[in-house]
Amino acid sequence: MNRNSHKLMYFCRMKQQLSVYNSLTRQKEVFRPIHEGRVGMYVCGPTVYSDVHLGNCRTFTSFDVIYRYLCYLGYQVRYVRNITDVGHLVGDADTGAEDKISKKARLEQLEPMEVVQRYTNGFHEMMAIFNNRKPSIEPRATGHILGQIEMVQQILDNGYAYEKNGSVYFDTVKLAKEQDVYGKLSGRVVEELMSETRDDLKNQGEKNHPSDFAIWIKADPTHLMRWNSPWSEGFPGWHLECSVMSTKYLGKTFDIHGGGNDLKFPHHENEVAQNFGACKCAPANYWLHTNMLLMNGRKMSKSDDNSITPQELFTGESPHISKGFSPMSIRFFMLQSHYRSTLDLTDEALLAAEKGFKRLMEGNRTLQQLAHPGKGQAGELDKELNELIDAAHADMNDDFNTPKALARLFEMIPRINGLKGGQLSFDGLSPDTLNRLKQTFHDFLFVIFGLKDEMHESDNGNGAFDGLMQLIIDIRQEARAKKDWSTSDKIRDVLKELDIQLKDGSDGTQWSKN
RNA sequence: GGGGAUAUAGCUCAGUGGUAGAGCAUUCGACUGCAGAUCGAAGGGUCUCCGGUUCAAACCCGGAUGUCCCCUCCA
Repeated sequence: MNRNSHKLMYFCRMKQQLSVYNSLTRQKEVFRPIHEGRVGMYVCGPTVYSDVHLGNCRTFTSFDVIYRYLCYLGYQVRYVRNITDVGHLVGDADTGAEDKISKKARLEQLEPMEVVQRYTNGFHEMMAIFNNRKPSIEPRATGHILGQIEMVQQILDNGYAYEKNGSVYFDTVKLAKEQDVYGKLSGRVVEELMSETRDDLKNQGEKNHPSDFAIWIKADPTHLMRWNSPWSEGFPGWHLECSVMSTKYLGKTFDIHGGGNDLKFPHHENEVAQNFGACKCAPANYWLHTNMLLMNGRKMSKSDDNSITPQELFTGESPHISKGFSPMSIRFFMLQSHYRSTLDLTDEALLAAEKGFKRLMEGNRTLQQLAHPGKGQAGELDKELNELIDAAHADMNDDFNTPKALARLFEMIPRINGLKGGQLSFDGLSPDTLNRLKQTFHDFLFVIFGLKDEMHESDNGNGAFDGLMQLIIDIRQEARAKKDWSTSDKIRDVLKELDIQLKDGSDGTQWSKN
């Protein structure tokens, strides 16, 4: 796409203003990017120490739709989503905190980078399965150690950090005193944070204050991942990478920062602190947080036996579901709720979503095959459809309201089916509106929502299979012509067991794969 | 204990200061050899409870209760 077409699209689609809910101010705000026509967006990516969690898939799918919609509006978007491959600790101070990657490497006797590569690959594969677009830049923490050391030094130089025995800690007390920013994002009461008295936080080790956090950590002799620094041979604190990489690729202050809402505290709060400590400014103008995916009304938890992996969801090999579900059914299921709402995954809800998704895709196929006789005038139907199309766009401009926009599409489907079946006349519909409708369905389903028509996938490069199906249908048709119902029903029943459904209509028999 | 959310149809979710919506599920009719799909129609909710503001609240405010998230690792 060249510059001019970008500009054209920008002007065409910017008639309505986009509003987003900003976690920082707790209200919807009109979205105004720093540079007109361009958006910088940073989303916290996964820590690659294990297989990707289904909850991660929801978060990144939500941001994928946001990314897609911003692009659709004509913005030139730089989407940065990192890979955390160092610094994320697990465990507590008593038993000794350990880097997640290091721990996995130790347990499985692998190189840390082998762990990182394995789960990065798995993450990428899962993102592709869910049809999430790749980010513009996917930086890794270990690739930006020098930048992190520089930022630690900046924060030290500005007086917002202190060194203890080779580790460096961020001084949250000083920041809270001097800048009215600490605690704003997560809604913490700073006074309480500052007078933290919880018993289990007694063991503060080297920190001056419980809310202070490490930005550089001296490695103990057995630690596998370590780099030289002015303070010690060690590794960076978890929160630092995001401050460094977002600043490097998007600037000191950029447009959108996203992540799961469980990252609000401490991760994002500490990120804000670091940026103030280093640059004296806020990293992002708009903070977007996605809500959690639940299962059967509860948090997913392996220890509680209330958990399912994406793979189990696809294959159906889980006691929590009655069958497997396709990736696009699951993506559709996610789109049916708003990204800021919790979403409860249940077998019943997935079954409903699967059917709804199928209906939507069949509706689109029907629509794309409609041919206008050419004599329609703009009448009631025309008006209704145009209003629904406008409303769907307005819904997306209202903080990316995918469930509402989807409901609009569903309202149009009976009209589409009615036109095809002859119950509705083309008389009240102009050819332009029909074309607009086709374009809208295409754009929303595939460009914005990132869905794929999975039925058509099986067609790709598989003409032999299609031919075979046609042969079977022809044979069955001959039986039906002879009223040989037992043969015709047998064919239909056996195919059904193979998940292929036959549908007899006035214009012949159609088949679809579940 | 502290902070943040949420409570709407059987299920999963939208929504709104002024006769309650979507998908799926259910029922009936049309179509069909039957089924499916489709079309038409219907049933189903005192919008958690109690107060307050208002001519008017399910929607705003306060409280209660349930649930979820965070405060330790988390998307």
